Parts: sequence; C-alpha cells; structure tokens
Amino acid sequence: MVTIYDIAKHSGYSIATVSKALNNKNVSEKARLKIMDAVDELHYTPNSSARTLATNKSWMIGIVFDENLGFGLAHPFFSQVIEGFKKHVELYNYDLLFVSRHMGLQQETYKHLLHRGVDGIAVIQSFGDDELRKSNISIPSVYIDRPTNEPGSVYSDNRSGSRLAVNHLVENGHTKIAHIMGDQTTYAGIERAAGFKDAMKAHGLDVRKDYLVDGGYYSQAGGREAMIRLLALDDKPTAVYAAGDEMAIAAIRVIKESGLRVPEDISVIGFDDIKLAQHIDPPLTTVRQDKELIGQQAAIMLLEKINNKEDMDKDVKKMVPVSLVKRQSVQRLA
Amino acid sequence: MVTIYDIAKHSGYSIATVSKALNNKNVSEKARLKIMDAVDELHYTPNSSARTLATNKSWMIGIVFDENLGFGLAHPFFSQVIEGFKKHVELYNYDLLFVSRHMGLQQETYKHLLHRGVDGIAVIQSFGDDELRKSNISIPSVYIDRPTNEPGSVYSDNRSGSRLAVNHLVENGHTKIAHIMGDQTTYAGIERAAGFKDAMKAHGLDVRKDYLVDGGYYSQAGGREAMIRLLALDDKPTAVYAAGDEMAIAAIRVIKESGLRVPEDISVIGFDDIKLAQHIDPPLTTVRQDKELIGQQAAIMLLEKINNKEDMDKDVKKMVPVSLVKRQSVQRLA
DNA sequence: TCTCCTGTCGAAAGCGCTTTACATGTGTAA
DNA sequence: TTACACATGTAAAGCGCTTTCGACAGGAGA
Repeated sequence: MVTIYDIAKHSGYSIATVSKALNNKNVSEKARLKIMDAVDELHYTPNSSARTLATNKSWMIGIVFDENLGFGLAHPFFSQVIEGFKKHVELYNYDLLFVSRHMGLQQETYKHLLHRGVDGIAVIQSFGDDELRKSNISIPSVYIDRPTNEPGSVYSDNRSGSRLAVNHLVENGHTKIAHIMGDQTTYAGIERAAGFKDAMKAHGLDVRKDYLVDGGYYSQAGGREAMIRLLALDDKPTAVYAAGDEMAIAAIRVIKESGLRVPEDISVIGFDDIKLAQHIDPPLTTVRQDKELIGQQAAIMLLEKINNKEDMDKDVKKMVPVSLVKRQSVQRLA
Repeated sequence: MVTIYDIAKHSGYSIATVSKALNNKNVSEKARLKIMDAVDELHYTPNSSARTLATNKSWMIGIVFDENLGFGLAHPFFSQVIEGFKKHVELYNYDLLFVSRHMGLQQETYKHLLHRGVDGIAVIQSFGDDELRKSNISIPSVYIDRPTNEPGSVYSDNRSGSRLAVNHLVENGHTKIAHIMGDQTTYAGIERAAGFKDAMKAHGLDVRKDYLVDGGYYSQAGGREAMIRLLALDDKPTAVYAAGDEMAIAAIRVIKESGLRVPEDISVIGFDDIKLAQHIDPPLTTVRQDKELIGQQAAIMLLEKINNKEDMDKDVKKMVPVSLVKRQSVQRLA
C-alpha cells in the first residue's frame, strides 16, 4: 500500500506538507504540484480509516430500515425513499452504510452504527415503538415515515391524503364509504384513519363501525381479508378507501372474484402510488406519496444536523405533501 | 468517547490484555470477566476505524451498480439481487457500503472503494464495456448479471431461458414467433437473442429478420416501439417473446391498443418475472430469474475469494438456473 | 533444590493520517 | 544594518486499536 510517507519521500517534502497539499491547506503552488505529481505517479489513494481515526469524521451515513416486512432493500416504498436520500447526500460526498440486522434489536444496531462511526443515521421504519436509544454519546439522526420522540422526522401528510381521497369519493356521489385501515400501531395507519373520520364528518357523513376494518400491515393478504369482511355486510359500501395500494389491489381482486365490478359496483382508492398501481385493471386511483422528495427532505434535514451540531436536538418535523392521482378505479355513483 | 484505555484503567489490566479479551484471544477467565464488566459499565464500543487501520480488514463490502438506468437503488431487479446478497453476507458480519457515483467513471468509483478499504466488491451492472480496472493493488470482486474478463461472475442461464420460452410457444402450436431483443451490447440481450435463434433452429423454424426487433434497454418505451414495428408487418407473428418483462408489458399494451387481444390473437412471453408480471392483464407468462439466489451465489463467491486470497484470480463463473412461469399471456394457437 | 515449561500479561511499536506548535527563510521597513 | 512580519515547511504527538516479543509467575519434573 502506498502511503503518505511514500509521497513524502518521492516528492521531497514532509508528510505534514503532503497532508496539507492533499487537503488544500496552505502550501506553495510549487509544493502542491510536486506532491500531486508524486500522487499520480505512485497511484496513491488515501486511507479513509486513518483519516477517520484522525479527524473523527467518517463521511458515512448509516441506514436503518425495517426488516420485518420481508422485503428488505427491495421494499417498494423504502427503496425509493432511500434512493431519493442517496441522491442528495452523495452531492456532499457521503457514502451510505447498510449494517447487518442484529437480531432486530434496535439497541444493537445503534451500537453497531456507533462502532462504525457514522456521521449520521437515517431510520426508515413505519412501526415498532422502540427507538434508537441514544447512549451517552449520540449521533445526528432523522426518522422517516414516522414522527418520534427523538428530534427530527419527515413523513407524508397522511391526514390530507385521507381528506383528498374522501373528497374525491364524495364529489363522485358516494356516501357509503368504507375504510380499510392500516395497522393501528403504525403512525401512518393511525393518521390515515383519523383523517378519514375527520373528512367524513366534515361532509356530514357518519363513519359506521362496520365500515372500518383493519387491514393489518399493508399487505395484500391483509387487504384481502378486510375486503372479504366488507363484502359480507348486508349493506355494502359503494366505495372503499384503503390505507395502502397493496391492500387496495387485493380489495379489487376480491371484489372481482365476488362477481362485482370495479368501479361500476364499488369504487376503490388507495394510498402510496406504488409502481404497480397504474398497471392493474382498472388502473388504481390513489393518494400519491412523493417518495423521492421524502428521501431528499430527510437528507437535507440530516445534513443540517450534522453540520450544526449545536442545535442537533432542535426538533424539526417536516411534512411532505401528497396528491391525488386519478385513474379509473373510482366512478361516479349512478 | 470511551476507549480501550479507559477499560484498561477501570479494570486494572493493560490495553493489550483488554484487546485480547475483546477478541477472544488467550486471557484468563478472571481477566475476561473483569474486563467485560468494565466494558458494560462504561458502555464501551470499539472503534472500527482504528481496528481497520490496525488489521487492514474493514468488514465492509462495496456495492457498485448501474446508475444509468434511472432507478438507482429502486431498480426492480437490482434491489432484489442486492437483498439476496445482503442476506448472505450479513451472516458473516459484513456491512454494505454504497458509495457515491463519481461521474459515472468506473475508475473513480474503484479508487473510492480502495480509499474506503472495503474487503470486497460486488458489481451489478448489465452493460457498459468498461470494467472496474484494477490498480496495482486489487480487491476481491464479483460481477453480477454479466461475465467479464475479470474473474468471478454470476448470472442467469439466459440461453436456457430463451429455450424454455420458445419451447413453450412451439408446444402451443406457434411457429411465427417474434423476439423483442434486449440491447445487443448487453450480455443478457445477446445471450437471450442467441438462445432464441438456437431454439428456433432446433425446432426447424427459421428466424425471420423482420421478427427480430431491438427493444433497447429493457424499458417499456423500448418495448412499445418494438411492438409497434411488429404490428406494422403484413405477416404478423402469432407470438412474441420479449427479453424483459417491462418490454413484454408494453408490448401487451400496444397489442390491446391496436384492437387485438392477448393471448387470443397474439401470445406474449417475457423474461425476469418482476413483481408486476402477475398483476397485469392478462397475467404474464415469463421466464423467471431467481434474483435472491443470484445475490446469494454472488455473496458466496465473493466471501470465498475474500477468505482465500491465493486463488482470488481463479476465474469462477456461476450460472443460475431460470424457470418458466406459466400464466395467461400465452394460448394455444387456434 | 534447580531447571524447564506453560500460561498470562504488558511494553512498545506500528497501522496511515491530521494538526499543533515551532523553526526556518525571505522580504520589508526603519 | 537590525528588527520584524509573514509565508512556508517540519517534528512530533495523537487518533484507538492490534500484535509481537519478552517478562514473569507458578507448577512439574529431575
């Protein structure tokens, strides 16, 4: 391995000067040139561990995400958020570190990140009530998709999303609107359900208990079950708003299987706008989360914290707007 | 920051002994216990930079993937492969490092990885003819989805996949079979096209020039264009085999838009089995790539190289099998 | 009793870098 | 000429850890 010593010897300067030249500190132009020549000639690459050790700055950001959903990195929502995050932080030369799952223990993961000396942490996790507990020393961090007691989070405006969905349905003449809820321990699930109720009330509609069904963790299986329960009702809803696209897609399938049509008999609206949404039949009307933007905002917030450690504990929360994407799964009530 | 010195002082042993205790070297049980107590008490976390500097082992694996496709981390194929890769390497305590793109220059990326001191590199990239050029010092690496001049790669059995597709079509009575090719600078594209031709010949069918259209980089846009060209033919094919699901999906859409039906008028078969495939109408029959397995095999190969540096340059290639997933986009020719 | 071995432990060097504090040389002003 | 300021370069310490090598104690064998 070629080190700074080799460059020093080869260029005739001391290692201190070499280091300064490499870091754009004050050295004469002549020295810089000679040193850079040596660098090129010897194919020198600085050693980041040594640098990190000396400066206490790793230029790495740790990513922690929920592994319990079974998708891992391939999660349709997470991966896009992370991509948005990555695009922004790499502008500032940070690399991303994905650490091994440590038996699901947040505490262990945090320790590991501490061990790695990351400059910041982005946690992207929809549920779970335990948080990255800080030890005596703490790392700047940001939470995505869920506000926490810890300072700093960015998430979608879930309530507005529900309002958008309900409004759209009501505008199309629907009053018998059901809601397939996301798990009620998740922030998004709670907010979307609350937003749904509020919006219904705002329209003078009452929210019937039997029209409120739990779809669990946003999976197709959960959506399926929920929809089956709704179809079993004597007085079926004419529209259902699902708190997630996967659940909405499953719901559509169940409706079709039962011999009814979407949207002619029942209108369906989802949440997320995953890639699949536009490809199913009928294309799904849904509330779109701006995944890239969420990632980007989280990145901005985290870099801010990293650079201004003083107010690292300032609790900023950033809500990113959602929008309604009208496709063909909603129809005016006859 | 609490260091090994603090533990030494607190436990009454030297830092050498502390280090040994932490690394399960020979120390008396008594010493180990005392030291571990101190570790717990002081919330000690070892510093990985220091350790890496001393041992020249980082326990990080660098991931390099193609950013030019526009998906980044959210790429439907890549993300699943990487997830499979991650699942395996984390069993051995490796973390994954995603480095910033450096102006698309492989050479820069490689230098950066060298700078980071990763123990190994996984390159997942379907095309591009430049490779991670090694400098004088080289890092164990593995190439995914494309064999290279560099030793070590794992990829799907693309030719067999084409054979599977063609056989299935022929078994269903088709003879007028078109192929929407993947870009012919990509390994997969070349292999699938070659496999297609071989299979056709094996059945005594000739491959017509006008039935061989280029779909570009596996995108829907490319598939769309290719299918339009096929439909413009006087003598239309009764079946089309696309070298990628996205292209197949676009093709189906074009066919429907033209007033024809899938599979009644034209059968379609894809390659990949992305998640979308089962959700479109009609559900797509396709050649399935085992993304998780590819990732896992790559991980196994890389760890092998890392652990047996001697034969790092042994050129192993691993081909992972593909399978045909029959759904409803193929029909027996009337 | 003395010698030799074995098992534990510690001093110190070293991994590759940054940074402080100081030395040196040059030019300028008095 | 002397005095001083400034620009440039360097020696050395230190970041937190591993590892070699030697010291030492205690037990076994003669």
